Amino acid sequence: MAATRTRAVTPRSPASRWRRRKTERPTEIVSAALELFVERGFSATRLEDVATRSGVSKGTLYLYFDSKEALLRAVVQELVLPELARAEQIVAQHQGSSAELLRRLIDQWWSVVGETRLCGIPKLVTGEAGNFPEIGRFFVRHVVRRGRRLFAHVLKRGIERGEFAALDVNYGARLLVAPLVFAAIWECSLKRYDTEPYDARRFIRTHIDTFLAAHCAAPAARRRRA
Amino acid sequence: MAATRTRAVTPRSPASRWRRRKTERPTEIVSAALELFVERGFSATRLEDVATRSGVSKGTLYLYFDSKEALLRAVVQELVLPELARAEQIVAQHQGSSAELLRRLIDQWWSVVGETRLCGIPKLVTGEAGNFPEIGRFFVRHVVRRGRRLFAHVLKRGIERGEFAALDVNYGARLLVAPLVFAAIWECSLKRYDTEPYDARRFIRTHIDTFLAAHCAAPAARRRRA
Amino acid sequence: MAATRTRAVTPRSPASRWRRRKTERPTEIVSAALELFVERGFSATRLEDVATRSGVSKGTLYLYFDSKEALLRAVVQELVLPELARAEQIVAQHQGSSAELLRRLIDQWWSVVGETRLCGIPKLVTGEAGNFPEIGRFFVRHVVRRGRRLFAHVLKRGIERGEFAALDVNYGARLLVAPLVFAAIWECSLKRYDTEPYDARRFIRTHIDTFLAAHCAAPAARRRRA
Amino acid sequence: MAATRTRAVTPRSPASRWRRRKTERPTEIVSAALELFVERGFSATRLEDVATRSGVSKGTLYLYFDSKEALLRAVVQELVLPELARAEQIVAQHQGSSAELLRRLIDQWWSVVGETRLCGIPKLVTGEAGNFPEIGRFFVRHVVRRGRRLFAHVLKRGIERGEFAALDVNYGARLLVAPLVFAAIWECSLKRYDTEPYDARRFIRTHIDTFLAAHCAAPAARRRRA
DNA sequence: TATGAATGAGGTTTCATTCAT
DNA sequence: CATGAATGAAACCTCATTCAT
Repeated sequence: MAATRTRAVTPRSPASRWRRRKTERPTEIVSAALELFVERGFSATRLEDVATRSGVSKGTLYLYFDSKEALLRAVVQELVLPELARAEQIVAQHQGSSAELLRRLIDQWWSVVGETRLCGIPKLVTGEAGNFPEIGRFFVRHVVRRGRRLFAHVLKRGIERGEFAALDVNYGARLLVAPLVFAAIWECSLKRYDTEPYDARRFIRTHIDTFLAAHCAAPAARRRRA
Repeated sequence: MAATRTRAVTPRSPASRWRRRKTERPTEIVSAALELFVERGFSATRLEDVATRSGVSKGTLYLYFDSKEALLRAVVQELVLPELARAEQIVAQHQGSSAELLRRLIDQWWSVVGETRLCGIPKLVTGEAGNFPEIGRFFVRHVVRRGRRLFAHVLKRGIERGEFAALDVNYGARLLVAPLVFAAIWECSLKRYDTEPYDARRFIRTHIDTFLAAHCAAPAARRRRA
Repeated sequence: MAATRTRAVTPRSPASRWRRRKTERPTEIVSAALELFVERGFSATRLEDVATRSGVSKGTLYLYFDSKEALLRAVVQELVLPELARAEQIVAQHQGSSAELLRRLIDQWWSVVGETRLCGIPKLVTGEAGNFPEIGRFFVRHVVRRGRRLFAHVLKRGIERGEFAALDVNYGARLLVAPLVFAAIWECSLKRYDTEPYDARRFIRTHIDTFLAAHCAAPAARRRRA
Repeated sequence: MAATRTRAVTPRSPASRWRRRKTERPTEIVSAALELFVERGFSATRLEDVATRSGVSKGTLYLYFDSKEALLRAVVQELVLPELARAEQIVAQHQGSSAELLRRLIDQWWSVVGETRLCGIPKLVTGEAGNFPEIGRFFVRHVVRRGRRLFAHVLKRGIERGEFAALDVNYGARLLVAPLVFAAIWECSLKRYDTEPYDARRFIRTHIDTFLAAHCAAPAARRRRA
C-alpha cells in the first residue's frame, strides 16, 4: 500500500494565463485549493500544487492569503455561502405545497453540492474541524445551522399548513440533511471503490419519498400512527 | 486562527513501561493510533504522539508495523471487523419481527460505534480513502458492503414475511445506514461547535421511526409497537 | 578506536551565501559531494555536510537532486566523463611513437585523476557498486570499458606499427590500468598511515618502464628513449 | 536507481546450531561479518544481519565484540594474518630460482585471497580506512608493509643471486602487489557489471610474465636497458 | 504585483546498543 | 551464556514560508 501522492498537478487553463486580471486571481486560487483539498485532504495538499493548478507562483499565494489555513478559511467562505443564499431565495419565493418545496430544495442541494466540486466540502470540513476550530465554528454557525434552519422552516410551514404531521422540526431537519451529506461524502471518498450499482439521484429520491411517506399528514394510515 | 497542534499527548499507562509484552503491545499501539488519527487526522498525527500515548518509543512502533500506513491499515482491520461479526450474529439469532430486529441492529450499531472510539472510523476512512486506495478498497469490501448486505438481508426478510412494503433493498439499506454514519461523523467533528440541543439517540430514533413509518406494510404490526 | 566522524565541515565560500545562482549551484553541490563521499564514504556522508560545504541549506539539495543516490550518480557523470573525452583526444591527435603515446596517456591520467579530487572516484565507485548496481553498470559501461578500449587501441596501434611485441591487448590494457587505479586508491586511503618513502610519480614510472621493457619489440626503439 | 538493500540474510548452517560450542562462536561471527561487510560495505551492514547469518542473536554479538568497529577490527586481525604467515613460510623454505618463487607467491596469493572471501578485504579496508584510522594503521603496519617486505625480500634475493636486474625493491614490490590488489577489488565490485571476457588467472599471469620479462637479468636485450 | 530560489523546522524511518529476563 | 524487546539519536527527506529580485 502506498499513498497516492505523485499525481501530477496541471494548470487548469494555461492558455488564458496572459489575460487573467488580478481581481480574478484570488478566486482561481481558492478554486484550485478546493479541488486539491478535496482530492488529497488538507495536510496532504502542498501549496506548490495549489500554485501550479491555479497558474501562479508559490510566492503569489502569500499576496492573497496569509497562510495555508487562511486559504482553507477562504475556500469555505467564498464557495459555500452564495449557494446557501440561493436556497433561501427558493424557499422565500415558493408558492406551492411544502412537500413540493422540500423536493425542490433537495434537488437543488444535490445539483449544486452533490454534482459539483462543492461535493467535497463536507468531507473536508468534518475532517479538519478538529485541527482548525475556527473553521469548525465558522462552518457550524454560518452553514450548518443556517441550512438546518432552512429545512426546519419548511417543515414548520408544512405542519402549520396541515401538510405534515407534527414532529420536532429540529430533528426532522437533521434527518433531512443527513443522507444528503452522507451522499456527498460517499461521492468523493469511497464510491470509487464500490462496484455495486448506485445512482445518487435515486438514493436521494428514496430518501425524500421515505420522509414524506412517513410525515405527510394526508394518508389515513399515517395519521393513525402519529 | 491556528491549528490546534500542540495538545499534549500523555501516556495511557505509564506504570507498565518497562516490561516486555510482545503480545499486548500491538493492541495498545493500534488503540492509541485510532484515537490520534481520529482526533487529528492521519497526516496531522505524528508517530511520536502515537508512541507516547501507547507508552513506547518511536522505534518500537517499527517492531510491529512497517510504516505509518501499515498502522492505519491495522487500525481498520483489527478494530472494525469483530464488531461486524457480532452484528451478523444478532441477525442470525433473531426470532421476532423484522422491525424489531432493525431497531436492535441500529441500537447496537450506535452503542458500539457511535458511543465508543470507533465513532471516528468513518471520518478517518472517508478522509484518507483518496490517498490510500488500499484502505479504501479494503473498507468497502470488508466493512461497507458487508454492513449493507446485513441491512439488506433484514429488509428482505421483512418483505418476505409481509412486514415491510416492497422496496429496493439496496437503496433501502443505504438509506438505513446513511444517518448512522452521518451521526458518527458529526459526533467527532462539528458537534462540539454546535450549541443547539442535540441528542444522538433521539436523532437515531427519529430516523428509524421515520423509516418504519414509511415502509411497514401492515398498520397492525406498527401499532403493536407504539 | 572510534570512527572519525565529527570532523567539522566548513563552507567553501561563505561570502556568496545569499545570491540566487541557479546555474552554478548544482556544480558546487556535486563538487562538495565528491569530496565528502571520498573522504568518508557514501553512507557515512551526511547530506547536511554536503549542504554545509557547498554553502546551501539541506533543503536546497533537493531542488537539484532527487535523492542522495541521484547525487552520487551526478558526481560520477559530471566529473569523470569530460576527462575521458580529453584523453581520447590526445590519442586521436598523437603523431609519434606508441610508447611515447602510452607515457603521455599515463602521465595525463595521473595528473587529472591521481593528483586531483578525482583521485577518490575509484575507491568510491568500487565501494558502492554493490549497493547501487546502476552506478556500477554506468561506470563500467561509460568509464571502465571506454578507458580500457583507449589503452587497447594504443597497444594495437603499437603492435601494428611493429613497436610492440604481439600480446592480447585486452589483458595488456587491463595490466596498464591496474597500477594506476591501485595508486589512486592508495592515495586516498592507506597512504596516510604508511611512513615508508613513496613517490607516486616514481611508482608510475616504474610501472610504465616495466611494461615497455617487457613489450617493446625492437631494442632499438627502446634504446632511443633511454 | 535504488540501493539493493533488501537481500535476505539467511543463516549459513541452521542444522548445526545445536551442536555449536562457545569457542567457535566468535569465529563464526567474524566470518559472517566479513561476508556482509564485503557485500554491502561497513556502514550498510546491519548488525542484525551479521547476527542472523552467524546464527546468534543480536545481543550475543556484544558478548564477544564491544562494538561494530571492534568487529571490523577482529575481521582484519583474525582472517588476514594467518595467511601472511603461511606466505612467509613459503619464502623461507623455497630452494629454487627467485622467478619461480615469485610465481609461487603470486599464485598462492590469488588462491587464498583472490579466490576466497578474503577477496573483499582490500576493498573493505581501503574503503573504511578514512573513517577508522586505527584499522588503517593496523592494516598498513601488519599487512601491507609485511607483505611488501616479503616481495621486496624475494626481489633482493633475486638481485643478489644475479637473477634479476638491479631495481629499487621498494617500488618493485609495490608494482608486484598493485595488480593483485586491483584484481581482488575488481572481483568483488565492478566485475559483475562487465560482460567482456576476463579470466583473473590469465590477468595475473600476464602481470608476472611482464614483470619477469622486464626484470630478469638473463636475456641480453634486458641487461642492455638496465 | 509577481517570482521562485532558498530556507530550516519537523516529519518518518533506521539501527547500534542496552538490559531485564 | 544467551536472548530479543526496547530504546533514542540521527539520518533522509518534505514543504510552508520568506525575500531579493
